[in-house]
Amino acid sequence: MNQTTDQTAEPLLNERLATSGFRFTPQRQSVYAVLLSERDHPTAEDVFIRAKREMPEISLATVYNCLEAFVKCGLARQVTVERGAARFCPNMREHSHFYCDVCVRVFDLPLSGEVARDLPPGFRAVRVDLTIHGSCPDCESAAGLTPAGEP
Amino acid sequence: MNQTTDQTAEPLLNERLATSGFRFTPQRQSVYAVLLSERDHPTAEDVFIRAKREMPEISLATVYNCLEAFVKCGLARQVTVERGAARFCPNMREHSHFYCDVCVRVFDLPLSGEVARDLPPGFRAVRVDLTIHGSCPDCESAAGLTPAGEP
DNA sequence: GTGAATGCAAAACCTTTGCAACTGG
DNA sequence: CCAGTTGCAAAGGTTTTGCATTCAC
Repeated sequence: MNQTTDQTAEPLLNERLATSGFRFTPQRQSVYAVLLSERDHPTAEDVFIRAKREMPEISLATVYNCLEAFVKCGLARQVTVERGAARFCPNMREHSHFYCDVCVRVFDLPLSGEVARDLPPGFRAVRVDLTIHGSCPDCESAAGLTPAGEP
Repeated sequence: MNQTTDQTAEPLLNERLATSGFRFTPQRQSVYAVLLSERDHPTAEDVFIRAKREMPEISLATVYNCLEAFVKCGLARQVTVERGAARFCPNMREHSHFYCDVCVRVFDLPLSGEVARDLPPGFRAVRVDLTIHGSCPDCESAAGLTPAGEP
């Protein structure tokens, strides 16, 4: 549901890697394509499984390597919404995350960075990590429809 | 620097555990005392090392058990400011965290929960996890004093 | 007395690392 | 060519689990 981002981001891969001293490899192209195709904040293992569909010989270590390279050159973010496996997201705009405790999905929220404005004196903010936990619209309405049991 | 919290929280341990179906044990008292004494957001292993000073026979598994019990009965929070070990904090007031990338310390910030007000329709917020990364006053002033090398 | 908690060790889980072979620029 | 990358396997750090013993209530 955000095709413009796909189209602007995809061509960047090659040059963005190059300007950061990384090489462009088929594995990195595959992993990045996976990140862009399903923007559901996959874990490294999720990416691994999906990338293997197109490139069966790819290894998990390479997926970690690729994801690390993307984070370092500004093509992806590592997101920590829960303990356990890290998740990755190719949305580089300033945003926050909503974690649905019910369906365990992660949503991007367009929240502004005004949060860091009222810091105590002396602190300098570089990055804001904001995750809101709760229930998403799907799970909220599902909960409302089924008060006790099925009809 | 916050003695009132210590004094109000300590007596709660016994009854708070009981009302949640947990038992009061010497280990839980030790672990909780450790949490209250140094409020520097220790990891489970930090707590383990400190608790062993007073109770040498305590085990790491028990420390994890105690911390889990505290989180479940509302005596402590598990804080994830970085990947790696979880940190624990006995401050149950609504607050956020500041993670200093330089000295790797964690500070409590009195930030309000207004962040969750402008959620898209349908989302219901239950908890807000906010961590601001940057440099703390100590590290900011230290950086300013030493432009290149020592005099 | 009984279920919960402890301590120990082993396992599980996620991630990083070592290294030989390979390859992109 | 050659530093960066790959794939594999092994190791690393954190957390959980199994189980016999002990303990709080």
